[in-house]
Amino acid sequence: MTPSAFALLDWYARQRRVLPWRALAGQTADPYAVWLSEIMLQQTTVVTVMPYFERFLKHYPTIEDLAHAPLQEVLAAWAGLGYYSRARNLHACAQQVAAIGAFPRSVEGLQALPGIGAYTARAIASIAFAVPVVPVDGNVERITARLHAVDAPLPGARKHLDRLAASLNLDPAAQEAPGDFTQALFDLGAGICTPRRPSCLVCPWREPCKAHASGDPARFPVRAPRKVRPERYGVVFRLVDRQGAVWLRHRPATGLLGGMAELPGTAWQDDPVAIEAALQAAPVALSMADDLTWKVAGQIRHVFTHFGLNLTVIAVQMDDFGPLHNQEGFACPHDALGKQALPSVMQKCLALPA
DNA sequence: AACTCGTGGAT
DNA sequence: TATCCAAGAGT
Repeated sequence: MTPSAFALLDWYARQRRVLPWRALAGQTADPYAVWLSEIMLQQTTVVTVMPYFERFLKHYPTIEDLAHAPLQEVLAAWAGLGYYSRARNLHACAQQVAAIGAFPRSVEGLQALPGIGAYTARAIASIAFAVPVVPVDGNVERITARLHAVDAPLPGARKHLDRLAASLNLDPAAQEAPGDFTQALFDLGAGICTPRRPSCLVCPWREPCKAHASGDPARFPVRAPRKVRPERYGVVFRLVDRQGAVWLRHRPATGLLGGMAELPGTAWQDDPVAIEAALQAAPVALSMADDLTWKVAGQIRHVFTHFGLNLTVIAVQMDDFGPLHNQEGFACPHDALGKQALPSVMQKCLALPA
């Protein structure tokens, strides 16, 4: 039995979510809003994205506004959302599109832009330009793996699932409403065909679903076991002057937290750092003997995708930043911290009570 | 193909 | 507390 696009679209017409970037029924979606939301939603939940999306659209009403903004300002607006290459590519993409004059309307044209891969190109093309393609995200992978009870584990089975997902689009009803079909798949995955406890009883695709027939739909998709997450350690210095300004520096433009602001500190290494050794990495002269000028504020733990980070925060109260005149970095007034591109890990360090 | 690249909420 | 995992992309 083959899943009916009509059944899904009929369900969607009644159950569709209202989302800020989504056009109302019968209306055309704004490509800028669709693109912006798709980039933000990469590996990120709807609830998390919502306030960021609203803020961006208010601050950058058009893609030209975004294109003309300084990268640091965009990174600051993105701070806390994670995967900061998305923000860098977002900015670069905005500049390219602004230069061209409009978004390309084809999958190939879209995918040639920075930050837009196979999934996002198809999502934008189908939702904003009614191109009959099926973007394969985690939702569609899960739905497809369940429809066909695919036993092969992800991520190896991805190609196979891609082909199965594309076959969903053979149904003429799907091709007549590409945007609705795509978003119906998202809503089905988010609300019915959920990872842990799918609501098969109210699923429009219950009948053709082999996973449902198996009696244990939550077993799909099968995933390969993930490897252990290593731990890393470091020490950062929270230098504060009498006015409450904080000494910050910028990280390299690419790589982990690329272009973001941070507290100065040691490199992050595989073993815990001895305080005495760490003091050598401070931007100002600190010694174990002279421990009236500094104290250990505490420790923060932060989990990245591929390692856990343990940072010791050393608070240093200074009269002024004079001794830092030839150091890399800059003084940030306390009331300007909110405008800095500070990632969550550094927000934690700053929030630690002295 | 396998890694890198964030974060927070749910379970 | 530990694990999962959310509208993935780039290398």
